[in-house]
Amino acid sequence: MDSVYSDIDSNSCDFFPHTDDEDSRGSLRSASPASSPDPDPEPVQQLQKKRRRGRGRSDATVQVVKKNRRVKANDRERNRMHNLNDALDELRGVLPAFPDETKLTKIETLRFAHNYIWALSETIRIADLQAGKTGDAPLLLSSACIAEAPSPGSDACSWSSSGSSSSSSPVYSASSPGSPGAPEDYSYLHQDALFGFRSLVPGIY
DNA sequence: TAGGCCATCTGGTCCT
DNA sequence: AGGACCAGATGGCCTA
Repeated sequence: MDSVYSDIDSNSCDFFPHTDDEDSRGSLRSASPASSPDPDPEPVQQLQKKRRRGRGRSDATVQVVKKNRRVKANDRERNRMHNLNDALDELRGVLPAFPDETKLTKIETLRFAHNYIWALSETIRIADLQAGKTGDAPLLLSSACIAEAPSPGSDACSWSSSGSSSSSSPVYSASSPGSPGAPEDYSYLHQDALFGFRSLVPGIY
């Protein structure tokens, strides 16, 4: 029952010095439009005392049910966000690391991953183009590059700037796996993703 | 101290 | 009905 709140406390979120959820919401979000307009929230115990002599299913009972539902929903939401963060951490682990080991923020991770995928796609595309000219079979090589995408520190598939420099135009819709909101804003970032991680961060926004 | 990032709560909406 | 998803609000922490 109190595990949720103890969890909250352990996460340094001192939301609830007391446990009534409507009450806490009111105290926390006095200016929030989402907060109920209830002028003087009462502790649940007082409500229960006051309304216990009513009919079988009192308002207090309804409130307790609501509260339990809210607590469960909060718990699910917390777990959901934790899962999301775990996935984000996995994504960080796959992406090449920055030399200074600064942890990418969420938005940086997503944008860098986007650029990284784009860069890999460009690498494959260019390699395939060159293979078409020379008759080599670099398609296998490029596939291997994808399979062993450069982990932090490994340059099993180091991309050279010479090849990728020819892809100055952001062939976005063609090579981008996703559909970016504003492709024109990203065109130069792809260059950064190819040529320098460090320069990516200032330009990431 | 302001601004950025983050975790959490919350109510609404959609889906099963 | 209950769960998942989403966006807004809020407060804490950290850094320039």
